[in-house]
Amino acid sequence: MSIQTRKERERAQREKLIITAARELAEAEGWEAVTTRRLAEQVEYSQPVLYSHFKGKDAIMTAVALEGFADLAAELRAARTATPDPAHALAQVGAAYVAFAERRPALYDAMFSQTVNLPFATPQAPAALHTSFNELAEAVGPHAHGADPGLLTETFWAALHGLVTLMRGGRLPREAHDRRLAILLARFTHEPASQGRL
Amino acid sequence: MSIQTRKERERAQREKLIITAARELAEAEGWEAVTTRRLAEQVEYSQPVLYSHFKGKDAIMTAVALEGFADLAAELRAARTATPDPAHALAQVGAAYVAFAERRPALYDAMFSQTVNLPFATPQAPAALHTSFNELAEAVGPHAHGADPGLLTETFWAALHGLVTLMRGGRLPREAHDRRLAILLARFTHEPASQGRL
DNA sequence: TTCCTGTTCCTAGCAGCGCTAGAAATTGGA
DNA sequence: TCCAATTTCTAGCGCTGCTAGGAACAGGAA
Repeated sequence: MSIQTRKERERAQREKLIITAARELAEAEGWEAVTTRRLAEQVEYSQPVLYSHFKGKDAIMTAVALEGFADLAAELRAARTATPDPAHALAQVGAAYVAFAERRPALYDAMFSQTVNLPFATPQAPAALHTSFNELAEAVGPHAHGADPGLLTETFWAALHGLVTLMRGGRLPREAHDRRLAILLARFTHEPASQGRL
Repeated sequence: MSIQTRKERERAQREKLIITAARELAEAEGWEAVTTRRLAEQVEYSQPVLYSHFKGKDAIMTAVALEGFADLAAELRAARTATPDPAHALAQVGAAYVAFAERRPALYDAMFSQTVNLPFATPQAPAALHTSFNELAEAVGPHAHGADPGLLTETFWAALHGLVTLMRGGRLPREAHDRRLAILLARFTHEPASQGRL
């Protein structure tokens, strides 16, 4: 009984170790450097041990992504609650989102770019993911002006995601990023002037 | 001399054949199915022939992407010129962009998602890419209201790109796409109501 | 303490990947 | 008809994700 729990505890610990090693390796050298061999060497176990914890490399990336959602949620929350002004809050949250993506691109990819088998936008989605989305929604909500807040949040999120990914792929010049973000914020902060048939 | 030109012509023809085969294979089974072996078999040459035309697999993907830009530009142009109303034109162009991405996801990925070594947003960028961007800019321009039209176009493009990629990755529910697009269009069609300090 | 059984782990290897050296075959002119 | 230059292919390198099968190591019973 006690032995059993000890073994389970050690196993869980080792699983955390694998996830951390994968994330660190990805953040240091990119996901293409995260091979099962290198990862196994890093955690000082053989490759099959990885497969006793995860079904495959994709599952490891998914586990890394899951950790990332919690981090992102925390940073978004900090940005949002730093100011009482709704317009400023949206700007802060938008900037925080981009900053996260720029600071931890490999992690961001695992979360939002890689084809990964995670439920999004359903109750089955991981809690940390809901939290992240809700942080965005809290910031976007005050600017809904009658539009569906959830959909508005999704749209704002998509715009941020597009800015981030196109910039990282070299499709958008980096130096104009702040101005693009300002344009986006202006369009989402103020109510559409008229006849918006949504 | 004539022999030389014939050889060059045949070589160019074969290069086209490779690009077409790569695109078709990618569109049929995804880029992960486009291996140099399968591609070589498809064009009925050995692998090293591919490398006599392209530096590597990435270069082949880049060539496929280049073809795609011309297609996209044509479809955007058709959508934009189908109506004289600026608001409607923007909606048409946005819908056409999304439709292109949804109809040809593999091609779209090569153009905008894959890490590919193409100059964007500079004079050195391929002509077809400029054309595509200009089509977007033509549709966005009328709604600039003093903002920088180029940056506004980039921002609108990023939003469309975000919607498309998040939806394809299962991050956004497909059934609400039309409403999200409508929200985006409303935000970009109408002037921000006030004090937009851009 | 010694054995036994069940678990845990590693060695070794498979099929496939992008890519390339060097031999074979083909071409076109002398 | 032969030769030189070009073109093309065969074969293989080092790597990938992944796994079968045997070795090593537990922990409980005698």
